[in-house]
Order: sequence, then structure tokens, then C-alpha cells
Amino acid sequence: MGYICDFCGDQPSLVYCRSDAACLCLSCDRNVHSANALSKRHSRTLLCERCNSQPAFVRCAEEKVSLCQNCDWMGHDASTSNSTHKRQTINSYSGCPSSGELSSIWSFFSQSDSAGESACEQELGLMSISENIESTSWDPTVNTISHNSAGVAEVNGDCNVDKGSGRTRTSIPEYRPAPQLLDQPAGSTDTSLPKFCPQTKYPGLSEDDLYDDFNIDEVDLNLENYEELFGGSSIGLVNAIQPACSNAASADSVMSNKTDSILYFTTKHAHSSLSFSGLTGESSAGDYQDCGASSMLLMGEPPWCPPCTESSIPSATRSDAVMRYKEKKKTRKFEKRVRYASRKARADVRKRVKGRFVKAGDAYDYDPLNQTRSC
DNA sequence: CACCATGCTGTTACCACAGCGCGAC
DNA sequence: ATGTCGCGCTGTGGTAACAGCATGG
Repeated sequence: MGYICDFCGDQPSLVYCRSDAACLCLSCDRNVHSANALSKRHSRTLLCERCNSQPAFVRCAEEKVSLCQNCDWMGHDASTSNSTHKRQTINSYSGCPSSGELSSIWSFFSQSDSAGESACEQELGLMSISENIESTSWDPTVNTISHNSAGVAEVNGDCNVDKGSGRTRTSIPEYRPAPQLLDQPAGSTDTSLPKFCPQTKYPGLSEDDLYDDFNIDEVDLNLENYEELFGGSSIGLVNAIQPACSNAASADSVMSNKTDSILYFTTKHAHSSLSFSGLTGESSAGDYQDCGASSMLLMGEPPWCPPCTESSIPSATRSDAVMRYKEKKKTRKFEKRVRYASRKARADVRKRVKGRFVKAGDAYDYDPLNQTRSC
């Protein structure tokens, strides 16, 4: 990733698509993400101009560079004079925005960066998460779990109203093109810094839908069933997170509300880099940084995690949400995705000894075709 | 409370080989 | 520039082995 567009391999990359884990030039970004409805839902943001590999989440007004969380920390450490630099959050976007719309989100974004209007822009030139929101079945009150949902731009500005149901989404702030200036210096990190991460979209239960096209499946590979999601096997993960959370609720209180905390983790996991299992003590925050979500595991309390999870969510609402979540999971398909049907076909008929493939002609104890033994 | 045995669940390695990708020519 | 060849790697499923956790004594 980085420097050159992953798609065309020609133009400098400018945009990072977390769904595709790809760095794209603006032109390819439009082309790729205008392909279908699912790709339009991909959340994209600018590419970090320092490391050229991570999604940027903040714009340093002084240095005029877009930075990922890691580079921001490195460059604006409290011990340096740079810590006083004014920085502006960089919102992510979905859909197929025009350069003008990008400029409206990112005041620093120059329309000259773009290569002109595409057919996609002319036809679909709106960025929106409304489609995603509509698809969610979660109660809006559940979404109040997250309070930092300003991360996604809503150009048509009606995100507070669920078009499908007409319900008011009080928890989702209206998009304001005016830049958010970060007044606090980066040095006062611990608790404040992760909270302004704009990349984290609606990390409540509705994430399930927002990232349905790719993330949840990957989560499901690791957390196959509901019992595991809500049961003890995740305790270790939560406990692993816990020591890093300087001001988070105690592990006991977290686990006392298993459903919610595991859902928090699940959605975070869905947001963060694809594999969590490889996280070791030697790993740095930057290694697992996905602009906030994953690094927050290391750096502090997630911004969407309310100080008191137990009291802020009515138990009826929670159980209602859990019930819907269970139903939804039930309807999902967890079939293993076979990439090469021909290989599967061969494996299906291959003779085995204790489950292992044997050479053709050798003795076997299992024949998938006729269930007989050769010896 | 600590320890141990038992049972259950989830993960991983193993095997052969067709087919794919890539470099060399 | 294009086609051919050879080599190395990948991925496929059932099973055993192993790890980890929960429970009861």
C-alpha cells in the first residue's frame, strides 16, 4: 500500500478505502466505488501523507499534512513544539462524491486534486450513509451507545431522520462541513485523544449492517456462534483489552454487561484490522492501527464506550437488541467460502487415511464416494 | 481457596495433488 | 511482443492431536 494507486498502479494514491484495504487515486476511487451498491457503502478517507499506508484521521493545519493516528502521535508529541499545532479531523465518506463535495467535507481539499467529474458523480454525486442506516434493524436508542458518529459525512444532511421508518435518530449528529478544530494539544493523550477519532462510525450494534458486506463475515470466522460472542471465550479478549484502558470501567463491570461489551468488542474488531489473533506484546500501536479502532484497544477507552454502560442502556432495549441480533445472525450464512470449486471437487472424492489424503492407489480407510475401506 | 480429574469445545496440523502464477527462454 | 515450458506454491476436506475452559469433588 501507499504512494501509488493500488488499482491503476499509475497515479499517486490519495484515498484509503478500509473496506478494500486499498490506497487509491481519486479517479480509481470513483470508478471502483461506483461499481455497485455495496462498494458505494465503503468508508473511505484520505491517506496519511507521512506513512502513506494508513488512513488519515487528522489534518495538521500548520504543516498542511494529513496524518494517521500513529503519525499524529509521533509528530505532535507533547514533548515537541508541534504539540500545539491546530489540527482538524478528517471525516470519512462513502458513496461517490464529487471533488466539490469532498471540498465541502474537507476544507483543505483542493478541487484541482480531482480529475474531473465522472458519470458516477453526475448520476450519484451524493455521499450518504443513509442507505446503511436504513438497513439497520437496531433500535435507535441502542445507537446512543456511540456518541462520536460525526465521522461520516452526510452531504444531504438528513441523516437524523431514518427515511425508511421516519424515526428520529437523535444520536447521529448532522453533518457540518465546518471543520472541527482540535484545541487540545496532542500531548494530553491518554483519554482525550482517541475520542476525536472520526473514523469510527456507528460502532454500536448497527455496525453489523454498516459493514455487512465484508466485516461481519470476517468476524464470524472467529466468533462463529452467539454463545461464543456472548460467552466466556471472549472474556480473555476483554481482559486483554482491559489493562490498556486507563479509565475504563473495571473488567467486572464490563463483563457484568456481557452483551454490550462483547458487541462493543465485536464491532471494534470488525472495524479494526482483520486479524486480532496476531496481536502480541511486541506489537506497537501503529502495527494494528486502523485509525483508531484497533489502536484504541491499546491506547485507551473507546470513544463510543460510555462511562457507565450499565445505566445508560435500558435493559429492555438491550435485550430487545440482543434478540434482534440473534435473529439476524441466525439468518446469516456462515458457509465457508470456497475459492476453487475444482479443488473442492477433488478433495471431496479423494481417499483418506485418518482424514489425511493418501496417494492414489494407496490403502485408504475412507472413501467419500462409497464409504468403503480398502483394507 | 487451591488443586486435580473429567468433559466439552475450538483450533490447528497433516496429507496428495490439480491448477494457478510467474519467470525463463 | 507473443507463446511455450517448467517450477514452486496454493488450497481443498476429514481426522487426530492439542489447547483452553468450565465444572464438580
